[in-house]
Amino acid sequence: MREFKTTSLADQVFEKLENDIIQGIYPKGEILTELKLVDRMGVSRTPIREALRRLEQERLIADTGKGSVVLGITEEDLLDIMNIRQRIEGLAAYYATVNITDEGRKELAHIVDLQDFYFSKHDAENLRKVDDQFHDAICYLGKRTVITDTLVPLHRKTRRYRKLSLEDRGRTSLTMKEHRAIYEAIVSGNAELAMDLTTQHIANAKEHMIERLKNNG
Amino acid sequence: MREFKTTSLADQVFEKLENDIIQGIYPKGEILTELKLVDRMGVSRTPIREALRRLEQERLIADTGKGSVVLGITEEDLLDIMNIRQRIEGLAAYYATVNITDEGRKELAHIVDLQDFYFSKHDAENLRKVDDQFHDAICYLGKRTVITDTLVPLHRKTRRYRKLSLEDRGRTSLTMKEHRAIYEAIVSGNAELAMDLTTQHIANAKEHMIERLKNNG
DNA sequence: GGATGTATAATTGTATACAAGAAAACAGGA
DNA sequence: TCCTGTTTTCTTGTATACAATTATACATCC
Repeated sequence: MREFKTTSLADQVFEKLENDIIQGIYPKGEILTELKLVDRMGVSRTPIREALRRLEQERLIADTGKGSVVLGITEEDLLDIMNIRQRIEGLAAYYATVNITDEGRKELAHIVDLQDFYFSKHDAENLRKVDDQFHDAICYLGKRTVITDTLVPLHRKTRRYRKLSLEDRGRTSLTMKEHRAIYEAIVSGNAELAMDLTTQHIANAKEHMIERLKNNG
Repeated sequence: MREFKTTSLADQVFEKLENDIIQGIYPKGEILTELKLVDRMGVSRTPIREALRRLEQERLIADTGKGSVVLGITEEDLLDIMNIRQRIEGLAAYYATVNITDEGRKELAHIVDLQDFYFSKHDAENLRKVDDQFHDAICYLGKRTVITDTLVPLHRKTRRYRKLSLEDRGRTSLTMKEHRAIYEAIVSGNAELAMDLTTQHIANAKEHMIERLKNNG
């Protein structure tokens, strides 16, 4: 979406494995060996190794010396992620407001419009993707790499949960109102408001998540 | 310090390059090619590549397609790092207090004692290392991997700045008082206090940093 | 002298070969 | 049957080989 270099095999393997682990396709505790993945993916060990090392750095897997064990995302992780986002993402929105360009304003406008569109279509999968784009865009538009690098991986890790959440129409309709309010604050240049609305939005999402996990546990 | 597996060549190359970049030995903008590093480090391309990929993920270098350009740490990065730490590190201290074990209490006690020792020796380099250990220990003792994984890389990135800061006796003596107060709160089980003291400690460090950068700029 | 096309260098991405260490399988003896 | 020592297999870490791409240098033509 943002990069135009042709993706290498290592990138492709990484993205596939990352998504499969986050989605729970590889259950926690499963052992992945390089050779098994070579067979399954049809590429050599070199790109497999590179992908595994990146997954390790994101702590989605851990090296055991004899294969990599899948760690996945725990409920504790989800809670910590939301606590961190609640404290940082407002900062991202602040910088997004300060540093946004006309092009960025258009991009963000497009994203919130797409959200309405997919909501009307009851398309939870695409809603999740656009939700990703919205929160990631706020990071990128702020142009502060440390903040972006902190938040974007956390967004990816909540992918599975958010997909579930966006199947709840009542909650989603609220989410979208909040997103639009944040969007308005950003494009109108009210950085403090954008920051506060974003913090509140994440706090709400966190509360909703806690409720949900409690009922399912 | 925490892991006991024999470090691979890739680990060694990574640690050396990471430190050299953070310390500014490789200036921003310098182009590192795999072959040059093979010559300089005396190992093959495989571990070099692995190290470069990790540095890329930490955004200390960026791939240009024809060598990797050194990015390093900007003053903007430093400010963002302190803003993030100010918002998160209290959380780490909270969990450290809640989850600490007797062994952890001993470890932390040892660290604060070492601090006094190196302070009395005017040993800024070791003071910096122990400062690292103190803040990293609070993360590890909390046993919340997402929080740890968020903060520890940020500690590493401020290594160079903190070394400078710890050469300032007045500031360092304050730092050490604050550390000891945090330590007391943690071992006495007062999680809320540990959290507040930590947040305040980072806020103070941030203010001190801003002052310092202003005077040098 | 300048532009252009070609050959050459440099650089990375990927695949594979080799070695070392650890675990598992297995054979033999009590 | 159970223990023990040995062999085999599995898995990784590292080095190297090969291919493709891109930049550079160079020669040739005008």
